[in-house]
Amino acid sequence: MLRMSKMTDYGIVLLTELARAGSETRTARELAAGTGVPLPSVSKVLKGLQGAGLLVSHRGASGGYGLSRPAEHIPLTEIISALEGPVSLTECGAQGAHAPSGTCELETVCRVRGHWRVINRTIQDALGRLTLADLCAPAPRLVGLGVPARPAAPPQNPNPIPTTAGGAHS
Amino acid sequence: MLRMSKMTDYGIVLLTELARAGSETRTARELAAGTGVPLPSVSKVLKGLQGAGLLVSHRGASGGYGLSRPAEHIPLTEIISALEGPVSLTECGAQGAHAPSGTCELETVCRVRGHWRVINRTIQDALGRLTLADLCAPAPRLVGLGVPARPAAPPQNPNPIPTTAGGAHS
DNA sequence: TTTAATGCGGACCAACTTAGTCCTGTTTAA
DNA sequence: TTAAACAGGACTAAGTTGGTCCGCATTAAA
Repeated sequence: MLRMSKMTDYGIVLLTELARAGSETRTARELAAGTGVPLPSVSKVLKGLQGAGLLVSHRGASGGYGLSRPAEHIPLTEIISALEGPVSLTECGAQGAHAPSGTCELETVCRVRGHWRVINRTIQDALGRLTLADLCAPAPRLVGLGVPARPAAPPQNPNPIPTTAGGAHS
Repeated sequence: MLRMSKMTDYGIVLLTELARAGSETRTARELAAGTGVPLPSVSKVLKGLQGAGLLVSHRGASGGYGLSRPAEHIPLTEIISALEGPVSLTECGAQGAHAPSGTCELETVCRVRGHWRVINRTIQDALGRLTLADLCAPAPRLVGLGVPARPAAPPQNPNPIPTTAGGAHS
């Protein structure tokens, strides 16, 4: 199924929630209440995103988390790789700490490897083309993704209330 | 990391091995010996591929497995989805038995869902453009994947011996 | 007709990963 | 000084995965 982990899913929900807050910060508690994600998990995910440089945190009383940059400048690839390592279907194609070269006893023989590089690259491109801002906008109609087009007229959901993203979208 | 399971990895190795056998059949035992994948796992994977219609099996003495169609007509998506369900980063976008509609408590509210559909579709397109035959060919240089181009002159590996793909390409 | 090779369909188990919880710091505004 | 908030762990339970094993059904060949 190639699925993302639940934590990544949470991360995206939390980030869209934060993006809607604009430049304000939100506490982990607020985000948990707003999204339905259990607080300890919120905390864990936010820590991860902060470590990856996607969020800035302010400690102490009246602290909280905020986006480190405008949502338009946060590509989806960066979110995913922040929470579950480099985007790659196979380990041998993942440039990063996860797959130290030499792990695969096949490396010298494997004829498939070059292909994986291409495939991984393609997927990265597709994901990198979307930003957090796009995810906050109303869902596009099914287009090629070449341009993450917003529909000219918003779809039937007429109330973009910035509350309660609630829970993982299974 | 979005990684595929090891079984899928095995499946691809085994299929390329089988593709090299042309129209002949191979026994699970032969494939295990040829690839280094443990026999019981080979058996399990081949069973899955057979169930998905990618392989035909012949039982009894001198039985074995063979491709159900020419390798050119087996897209990568079909291989992957045969072994780990529909290709989809999120369950809510997966059309298939895995995600019965209603699993996600958010379905009516989730603003991200439409985007996932686009993303999943893009990945499916990318994977569907490659076939098993392409994976058997020498690895392409890094191109757009628009055309799964075979290099004009084969790279330095001059011996396309159809033996020993050996083990998972980690 | 018998035999042995082969796939078929399970059950089963150990190891690993994941999601979630909890606790003890440290920082900082009020 | 206090309390609210993040930081950074350790820890646990549950689920998944990879791997093993077994008995059965099928079939070509002896």
